[in-house]
Amino acid sequence: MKSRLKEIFPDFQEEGLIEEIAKHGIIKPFKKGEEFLRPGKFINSIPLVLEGIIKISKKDNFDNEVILYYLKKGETCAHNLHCCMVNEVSQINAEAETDVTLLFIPLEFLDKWSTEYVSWKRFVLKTFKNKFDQLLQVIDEIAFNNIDYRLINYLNEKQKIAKDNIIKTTHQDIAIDLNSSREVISRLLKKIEHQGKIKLGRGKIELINLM
DNA sequence: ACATTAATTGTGT
DNA sequence: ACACAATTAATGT
Repeated sequence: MKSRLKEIFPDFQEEGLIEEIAKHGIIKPFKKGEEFLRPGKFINSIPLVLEGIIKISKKDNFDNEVILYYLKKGETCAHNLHCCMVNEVSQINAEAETDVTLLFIPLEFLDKWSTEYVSWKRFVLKTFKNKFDQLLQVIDEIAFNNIDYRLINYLNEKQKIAKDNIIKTTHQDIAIDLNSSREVISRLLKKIEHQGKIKLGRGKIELINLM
């Protein structure tokens, strides 16, 4: 058991930590599709994934499910950790995506280990950081996909200010205003031009049929 | 009118 | 994102 833990969680350094996990952890297998965590349920332990994939999701007020993330071997759930530490009820669903083997750590050990074992504390922080990084990535993607619309809006605003249908500006200046790069703006503008909405010239953009 | 140069825009990787 | 090519406007001779 201990060697298996070391293999799956190479981050755990202290021998004592490994022993405590092996001693107090409760192994539970789940079949594919089983749901083992529901919103509103009190959480008295957190699962370390030994084998398989679990899906963490959140049901919104209507009826659709938003997948937050998947956990694989060697990981644990950031939401779960947080809920345990502040004694709140779960906001999320957890479901076995494949057959899984989980090792449940009773919540009373979390605070204790955090102060006793540096590598456990690092593991917890790393779990939070990973989820945070994922969020940042999503934000980036959303921002990127919105550049089309932001560019159109930008041109409209300029038109209002200019009273004229000819905007005098360079691609570079637009890129700076929209936190983008000049090449991206150039290519987007060209697409819009091909749609007949604008006409491009050096240092100016003539609005034909915007909106 | 022509050449030179700088700024702007286009394109491939 | 970067590097380079191509185009255009501006300026000097």
